Amino acid sequence: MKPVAVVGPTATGKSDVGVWLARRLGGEVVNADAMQLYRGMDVGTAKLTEAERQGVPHHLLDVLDVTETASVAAYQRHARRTVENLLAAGRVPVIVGGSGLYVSALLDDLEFPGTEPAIRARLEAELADVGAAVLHARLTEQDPVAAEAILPGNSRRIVRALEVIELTGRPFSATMPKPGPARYGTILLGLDRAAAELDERVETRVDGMFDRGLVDEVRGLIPLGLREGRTAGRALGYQQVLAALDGDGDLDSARAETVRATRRFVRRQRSWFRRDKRVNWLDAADPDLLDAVAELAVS
RNA sequence: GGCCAGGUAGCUCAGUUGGUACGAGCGUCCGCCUGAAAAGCGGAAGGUCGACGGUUCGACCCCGUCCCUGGCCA
Repeated sequence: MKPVAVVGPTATGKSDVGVWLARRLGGEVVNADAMQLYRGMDVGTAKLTEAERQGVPHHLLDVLDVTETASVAAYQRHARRTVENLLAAGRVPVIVGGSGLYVSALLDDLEFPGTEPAIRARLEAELADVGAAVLHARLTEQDPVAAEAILPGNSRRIVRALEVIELTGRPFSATMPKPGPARYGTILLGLDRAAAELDERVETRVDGMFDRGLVDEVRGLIPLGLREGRTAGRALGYQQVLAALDGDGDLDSARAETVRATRRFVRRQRSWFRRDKRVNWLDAADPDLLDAVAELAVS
């Protein structure tokens, strides 16, 4: 059978649908969520509990320490290997997650040129020194096409482009590949809800996280290096709680800010997945959702 | 009832010593995204400047009255 991917904005109910599908199809879940990769980040990432997983094996969950930097390229290697192993074992991979680039890395023909910490560090130091405009000007000389595609204020991407050029001696292709058929013949299901309804769900979800101990979770992760990690501490909720603990300690504001940031994130996720014509969109509020899911998943 | 402060974008507030609001942050909408992606970046739409009257060539800015909000005093 073909793998099924359940994608879409956060707080639509992807995880539960994933478990249901896995049970129904004799499959296992492969996480495609950048932050659920982290050990110890449970409440704030809405990670399914052991009980909620209902015995369905979940892969690529809890594989990173908070000090480790998440990486799409590494995710791509592990996720592809996991999916291939499952297929070889006759199990249906059910890919679940809202990290668009991760899903794409797994299912599209993305190739990530290497990275070199020394070069990266040097470019970043330079960035801090001379500013993004200067580096962007250099990029214009070395790779006009990439410079055209990368806005002058986007220092992150400018640095990476220069790194790749220096490392490979070739231009940095800054364009996402035109989406062909998904790898492994994967069927993509997109879950979404009416905007107002989803905004409301986001709010109750964030409230729930704070009520269920997000702040304690953050406190517990600080000694493990949450603050030092490059990516983990930027996660929604964690970022805001850290800032509150470091600053005025106003956790109510942190909660409100987390709601706002999560809504913004939902908008970004929509615009990422919306343009993928392979996605079969479903209304997560539809009472017959699971029937619709089942129908599409076995097609 | 009196005194004071204030009523400018959906919200919080800048601003113009009278010459068509360069407003800002947040929110909203839209878009981009190849080793940090729950990250990073860009664009757009929103204002009869509380109401009415007056002064003036011209008022959001000056004068008067009124309405509303907050505080203080009776």
